[in-house]
Amino acid sequence: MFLDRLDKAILRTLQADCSISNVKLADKVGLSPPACLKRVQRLHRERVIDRQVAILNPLKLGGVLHLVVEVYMERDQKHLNDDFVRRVQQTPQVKECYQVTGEVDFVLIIDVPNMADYELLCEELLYSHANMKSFKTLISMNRVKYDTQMVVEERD
Amino acid sequence: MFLDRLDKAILRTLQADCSISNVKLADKVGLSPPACLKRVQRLHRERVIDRQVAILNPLKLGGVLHLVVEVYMERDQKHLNDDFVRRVQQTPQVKECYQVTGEVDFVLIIDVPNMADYELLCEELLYSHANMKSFKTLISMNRVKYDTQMVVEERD
DNA sequence: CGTGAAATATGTATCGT
DNA sequence: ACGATACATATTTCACG
Repeated sequence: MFLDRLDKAILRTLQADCSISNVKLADKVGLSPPACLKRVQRLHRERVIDRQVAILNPLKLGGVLHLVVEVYMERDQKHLNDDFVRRVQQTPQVKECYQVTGEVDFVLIIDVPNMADYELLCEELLYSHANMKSFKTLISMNRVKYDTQMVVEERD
Repeated sequence: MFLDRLDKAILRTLQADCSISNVKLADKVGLSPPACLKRVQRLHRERVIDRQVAILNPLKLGGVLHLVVEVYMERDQKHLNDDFVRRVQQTPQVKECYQVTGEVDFVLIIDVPNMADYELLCEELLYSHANMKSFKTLISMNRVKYDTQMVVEERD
């Protein structure tokens, strides 16, 4: 699927703020509202725009603890790791999961209200998994940056 | 700021999908559209809702490499680390930054199109920083989960 | 918080380039 | 194939009870 200069301008704008009306967006990128709307609908249909979401401020909701967890697996067997991935995807406290190359197999980003909840989660998700060898937890009480935007380059 | 059952229902809904119209949102949480709108506006004003954004699909934009980087600092001097944080915040490829306790000082989540770009970024951001001792890079070509939602508990 | 009405925005149809 | 204009429908938003 080809994205021209206008599609990219739309994507950059909506990544920064999707609460903008189609009329304002159209004006910003230099199109009529219907022409702009057709492009936005196509970007949704083609799943270039995956979803539109509200980002909440953790500090206004009682605050959270962020955990960065490096997970080491016993054996690199696909079906065992696929099972782990499925469990990760079903666990709402796990916000992100990266399958990585090298010594470590997975990196998880986990949000919980406190350490007691994290310890419970470790039991359910990690210790109970047959193929999990070990894991290392890094604790953060301060998320200094959280940016959901991708770089959409200027040129076609 | 107090959030009641209705505010929380609104937050849960908008976190999952903020492209929904205010009319549908109002219907879903059981309010009239104006009453619902006033709450949403207040949640924005009070910065409980930080922003509304479009999440793009990296696979539809040429694909990206995700890097998890553990950064070790030389000395724990506030002004030196604050300077590092400022540079991190100004670098668009750095998507997330966690200040962590223990051996490691910061964990970065970085998105780049390829390793050559990552190496350039390391020069600019890491090697060139006076207080940076060392760093360890974990490479991921597969982000298995990416969830921006926070858990907003049911009870008041 | 709800109702009703005015102001905006979205979405469709059609035409022109 | 794509954008603009005009028009119909829907939504947002304000005033009032």
